[in-house]
Amino acid sequence: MALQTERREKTRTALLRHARRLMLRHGYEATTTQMILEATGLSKGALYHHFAGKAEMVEAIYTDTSRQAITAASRSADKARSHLEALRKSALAWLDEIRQPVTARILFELGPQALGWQRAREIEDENSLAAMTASLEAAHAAGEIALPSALVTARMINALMAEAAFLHLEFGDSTRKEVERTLTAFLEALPRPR
Amino acid sequence: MALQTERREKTRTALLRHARRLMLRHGYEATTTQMILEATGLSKGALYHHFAGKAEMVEAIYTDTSRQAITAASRSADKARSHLEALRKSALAWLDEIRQPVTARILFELGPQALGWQRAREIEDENSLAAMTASLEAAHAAGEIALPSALVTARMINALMAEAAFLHLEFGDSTRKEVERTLTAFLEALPRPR
DNA sequence: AAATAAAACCGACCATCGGTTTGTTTATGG
DNA sequence: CCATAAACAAACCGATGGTCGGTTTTATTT
Repeated sequence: MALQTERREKTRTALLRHARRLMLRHGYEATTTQMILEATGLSKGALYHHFAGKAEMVEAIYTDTSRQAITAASRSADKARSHLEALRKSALAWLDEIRQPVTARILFELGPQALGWQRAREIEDENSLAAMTASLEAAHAAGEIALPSALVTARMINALMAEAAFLHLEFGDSTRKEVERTLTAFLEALPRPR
Repeated sequence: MALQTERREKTRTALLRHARRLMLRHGYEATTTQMILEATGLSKGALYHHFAGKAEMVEAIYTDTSRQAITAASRSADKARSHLEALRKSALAWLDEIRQPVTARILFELGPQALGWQRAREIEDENSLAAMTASLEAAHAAGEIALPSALVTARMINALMAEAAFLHLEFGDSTRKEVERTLTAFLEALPRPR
């Protein structure tokens, strides 16, 4: 079989795994390529053969994490009876995902740090924001909400959830209930069609 | 008179001015201390006499910018007739401030990049978030709103406004109206006392 | 199975950066 | 007017991200 591709895959994921681990422990700048190479037992040549540089590794990690979170979230919206309920459910599920410290730190710390917020946004827009926008538009098409701007609304909801994740990072579960109440209130205050 | 302190002040602000300018143009990492030194005509000794390092310069710039924005905002809340109206007015005024690209990029890009989001938050918490919390608590004391958690509510409002600033950075004025409508709706949906 | 191509990987090397150290000028208080 | 400390200068250092020519491993062709 494809012995080459297997080899390729192996080193690539090894690099990513250890990069992720080390960067979560020490931060982006403080994690040197050398540390990653020592951990994997590979050489600089290998790293720069697979990735254009240190930042590109983060791009892979970031994209992966973003995708995982949104996939897990959209699964829990399956058995909703209205689009609006599906929206609320997937929002809260996504919140649960990004409340996990590892996920939060990759999405809100590592990513913007290494890629700049512009690039990080681009990736997010293609993943979680796209899902959110789709949910909103479905609810709108079904006549459940008015939707002057899907972009603005989706972004605002995402921003609230991101902030919720931050609060969770800083204060733990103590803010949980109030955050979810606020978020739900926001969703229920969405303008109705007329 | 204090000839020494005048001299000190001069070099300090010169360093900060050029650091700010260069970092806004090239980003934090891409701006080297050497570039700043060449621009000011000073030496490394001068820089490290005034600041502990490159990051501490950003801390000064960040704090300054945060203070300026909140000061300008709270001024425009003077002639409000209720605390809730003052809250709304100062929120929109602060939004106007942080919509200015320079301000936005310092607060949301440069700061977190150089200081880490934790430190950036600490500074913000002492400035704009403190003001927001005070406004909320005043409105609460006057019986205009319920306030289960000043922290959560203040953070959520701030998050919405920060996102609004991002939207403005990316899409210009096109999102302005809808953003302000959403923000106002959020403030008006705050729970009432009972 | 030999020969050739192509991909994966190695590791010495380099320019450069942030930061330190040591030395020199300038001002101020006694 | 001198002692002392602040302000600034500049040579220097370790470490870092990235490059590059070469070697080994896998795939393809003859």
